[in-house]
Amino acid sequence: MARGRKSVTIRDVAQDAGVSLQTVSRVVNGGPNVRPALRDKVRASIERLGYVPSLAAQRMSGSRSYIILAINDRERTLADWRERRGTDWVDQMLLGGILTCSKHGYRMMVELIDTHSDHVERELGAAISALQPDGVVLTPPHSENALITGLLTERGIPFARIGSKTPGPGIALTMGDEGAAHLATTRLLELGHRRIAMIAGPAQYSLSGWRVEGWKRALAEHRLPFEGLLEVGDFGYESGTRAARALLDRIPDLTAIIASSDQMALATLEVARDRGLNVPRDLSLISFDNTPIVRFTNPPLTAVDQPIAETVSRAVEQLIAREPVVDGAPVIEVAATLVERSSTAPAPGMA
Amino acid sequence: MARGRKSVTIRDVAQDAGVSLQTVSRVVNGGPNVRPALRDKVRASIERLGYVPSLAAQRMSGSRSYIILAINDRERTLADWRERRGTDWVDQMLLGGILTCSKHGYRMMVELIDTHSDHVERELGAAISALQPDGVVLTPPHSENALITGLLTERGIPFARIGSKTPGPGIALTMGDEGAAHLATTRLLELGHRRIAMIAGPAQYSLSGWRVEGWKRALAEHRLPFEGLLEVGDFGYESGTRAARALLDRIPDLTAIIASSDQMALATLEVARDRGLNVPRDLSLISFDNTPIVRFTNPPLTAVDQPIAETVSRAVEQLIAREPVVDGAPVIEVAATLVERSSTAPAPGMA
DNA sequence: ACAAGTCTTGAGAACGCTAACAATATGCGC
DNA sequence: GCGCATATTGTTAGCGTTCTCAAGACTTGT
Repeated sequence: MARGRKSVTIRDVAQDAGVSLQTVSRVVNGGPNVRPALRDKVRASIERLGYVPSLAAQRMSGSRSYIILAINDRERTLADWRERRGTDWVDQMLLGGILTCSKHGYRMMVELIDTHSDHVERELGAAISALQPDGVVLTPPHSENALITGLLTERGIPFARIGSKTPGPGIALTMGDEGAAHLATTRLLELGHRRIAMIAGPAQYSLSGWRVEGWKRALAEHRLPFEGLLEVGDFGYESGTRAARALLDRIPDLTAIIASSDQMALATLEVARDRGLNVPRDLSLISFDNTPIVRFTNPPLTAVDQPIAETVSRAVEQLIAREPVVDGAPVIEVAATLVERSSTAPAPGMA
Repeated sequence: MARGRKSVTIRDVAQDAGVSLQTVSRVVNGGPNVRPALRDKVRASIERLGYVPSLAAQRMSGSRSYIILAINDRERTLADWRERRGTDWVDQMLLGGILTCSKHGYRMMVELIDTHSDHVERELGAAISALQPDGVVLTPPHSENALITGLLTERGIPFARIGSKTPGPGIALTMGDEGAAHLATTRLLELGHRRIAMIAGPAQYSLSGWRVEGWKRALAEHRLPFEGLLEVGDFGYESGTRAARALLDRIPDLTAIIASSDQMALATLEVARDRGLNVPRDLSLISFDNTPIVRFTNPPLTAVDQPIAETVSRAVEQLIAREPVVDGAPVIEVAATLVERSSTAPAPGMA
């Protein structure tokens, strides 16, 4: 007989507790200056009636909307999506974002935007106008999109840039790409490798550059050259195949490769197998992302784990805290870790 | 100089176009009875000012909230999440859901709920009170949770149950599990296999049962027995290992296995490898889910593709259309397809 | 040309909540 | 106890939209 009953409003609570609307509001929002006895009484009423404030009404009257908007990259079609999406970015992001939001009484909403589209501003503008979020989380490659950061700055909406290292505007959070690449490279150096190649990501992702930096730095510390040891891919499988072939063709004494994505690492694994190279005996391999895939390859891949969930969570917390964003706010760094599996081994002749 | 400018409201548009608020509202909502000339004038103002209605205000005054809530299963910790989550459910769901929602001017919000928690009702109730969604999309295993469907029915909120086959209440959408299992089994039969085992999912997912049904039906059509050919797992890797070992131990002439999840299929692949069985030469293998993982295994797996995005999309469309939900609404079936890769081959001796 | 309808537009209330302010109660120093 | 500061509670006015209903403009039939 589905009554479709009207929901419980603040008015009902006020009446039940015999106080004014404002008092209930104060109790709900943890406002100061409410006598404990009254507060408990109101809380009891809230509990009994099962009152939960309407987000829409809160937004209407108050200054906050309790909504954090997360912007993700959109593949144009389902086919693109399935084909190219190697990482579980969205999964991770939601995990970190939603749980942290709800811990603070906020909600996270996801918007998919195609960076390459001409409508970026229009789409984002519409989303902002409709939702009026209290903060926006940008994920690569949007983090570096000046159109987007410009629009957000102009509208005065706080935002966090995930995977970005340049200080302003907004809060920048990196996932320690430079350090992670350095760590991975150093680990390979410890294992005795001396010719360590890198398959980098595309230039429009600035994190691609940092990873290269970390790799170079580690090599430089051991006075090793990096000329000819770099190939660039687009994070996708095909590009990984091309890059791996080029490297193996060009560098006869290559014993280790770091790939800037799991997909490119998988491609490298396949190329190595085709050429009769055993991983890790003949070739060590480290990938970036540590998506669920790499636990099930043969061999399972040693991988740099990007702390996406944690980083998004930190970003959300910053946005909710709403510290008046000082210009030149510090860049927050969440460290990546290296998960060692079975695709790395001492360099041939070192065992 | 971040002006943090007030957003454009319907009032601004009305003033700009020299009409009343109500007229603008009518134009925005495509209401009838507005003279074309006036309508164009208003549209021009909307365009020029970049007006987008505030979701919160629409919800406040109107009867719709323009929000569809999607309920997903929540793993308790990040570790659980990464460990157990084999599918890209959330990714898929968002793709299908968000794009379809935005096509109709709606928004999708995701809520993560732990089915096993005692707080299911409280959590869902809170989400509903706060958001007052126009519809809810339930994904397995929530689709079968009577606490949840009961609560939604009581509150009079339309909902869709993905992966559910029982007719009421709410809209049921299946992904053709029975048919897909039948299809996969039949394909193996065509390849000459006669001893085809199944590793099923856990009983609390009713789709597990349908898959078993489809498998049984195909076997029955060929007058083949299924006794002893069934093992039950929990969709996870470990359970797949146990099940595969049990089957291979028990059935000496086994030549094909259908696994009810990619994870369990990967485990089976590994067990086969350990025992020196070549897939697909000695053992054919078909998995369910077709997550990105199975394209990169060795060999790549033949898999049943669950049209998650499409199904969620259909669900959202149904909810938005808001046909008065007739009791005994037809169950919507979106067909799954079989993606043939390299883990299936003619039965030994049939080549 | 007039009544009765239909189409088009507008005015005002209402949605549930919070901000700002007003009113009342309480505490403190003397 | 008095007067002032402060803590506590209440009152009122919106926030931006849609709904309801009423008013005006236009048709149409006779």
